[in-house]
Amino acid sequence: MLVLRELAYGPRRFSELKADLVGISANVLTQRLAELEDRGIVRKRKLPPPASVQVYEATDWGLEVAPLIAQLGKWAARSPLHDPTLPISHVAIMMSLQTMLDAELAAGMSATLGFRLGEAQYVANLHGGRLEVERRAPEQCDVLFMAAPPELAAVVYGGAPLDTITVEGDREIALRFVTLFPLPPKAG
Amino acid sequence: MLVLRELAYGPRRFSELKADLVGISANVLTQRLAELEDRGIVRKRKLPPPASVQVYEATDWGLEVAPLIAQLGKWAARSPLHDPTLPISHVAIMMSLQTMLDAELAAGMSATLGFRLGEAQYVANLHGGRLEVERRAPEQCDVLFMAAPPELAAVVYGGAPLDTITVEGDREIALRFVTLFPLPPKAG
DNA sequence: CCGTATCCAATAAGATACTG
DNA sequence: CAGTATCTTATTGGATACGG
Repeated sequence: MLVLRELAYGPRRFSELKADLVGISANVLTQRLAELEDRGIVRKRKLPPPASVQVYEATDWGLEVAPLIAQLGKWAARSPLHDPTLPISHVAIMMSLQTMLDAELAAGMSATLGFRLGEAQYVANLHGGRLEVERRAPEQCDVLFMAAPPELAAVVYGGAPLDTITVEGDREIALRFVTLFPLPPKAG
Repeated sequence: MLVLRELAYGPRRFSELKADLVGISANVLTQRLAELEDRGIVRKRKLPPPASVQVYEATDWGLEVAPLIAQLGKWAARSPLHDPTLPISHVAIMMSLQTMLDAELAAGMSATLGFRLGEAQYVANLHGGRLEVERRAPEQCDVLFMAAPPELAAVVYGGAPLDTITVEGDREIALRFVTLFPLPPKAG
């Protein structure tokens, strides 16, 4: 599930997956990818020249389970044992923004948000109470957030001040955006 | 997840869980239940006298993940490697009926269906394109299905003739009911 | 019936070194 | 970079016997 989650927003290289899945060893990642490929969930693909690098991507069917994985994450985050300070990948934080967004609070708001999370870059489009996410370089965004994934999580979910991360663009929109993700009540 | 699924329609005894989770040994089941209890997903409860037996039940929070487990099952059933002849528990088949029901086909139909699947008994209420399921003795049902879970699966999903299982009550309704679960396209 | 305790075999996984 | 190969340890889980 974790490997597949990392592929939710598009193809990744072996080394990226290994880096983002903290603690996984090369042989285990190889085995996981082979399993997923055998089962038709993941596909190996060679990017066209001049890139010509090998990447792994989710198949159409594999991609269909991504929203369920995201919802499982939302459910699990309410565990009394959940530790929000643990490392989180950039895919995981972007996915969490999609599931944790409060549609009511966001209903009236439209904006385009850019994210630079280490090497990874994302653009999120907020519209009609929903958040669409793509992995691509931020262009013409209202706001650009720059942070490590755990720092962004601290701001959005932990109530840390916006100034703990780097924000460019419309500060009003940024300030409002980070209030759209109320913590659901803890279970127990 | 499998233990939790077995608790989706209400509390179960240790021996029932052990019997329904084919192949699980007592020590592993004990460990799983302890884990789930530690995490606040499952609760141990003593039924009031005169029953006075110990049962395990999902907590409110634990129960919230059941629909996701059901959806994961629906997704996984489209695997090219999926073998529908494998053993299936009565909880699993009832859950699958809820997720696999085609809302369009069922839109105009209302009925109350009873199920005797070995020792287990369920009542399903079909209304407005949805299926509500309760674990209780069938009373005043339009139809009563009696079969082992895999046989019922063969009829509903495998196109096996209705006569391969025992059916009491309104045959018209029974015949129509079993057509409401079209197989989704296989992936790959 | 509801587990616990013990033992053992199989598997999974981290570390490391190495290859095209 | 993208893996494979090998080795070693840790964990898992089945089987079985036993206790409240």
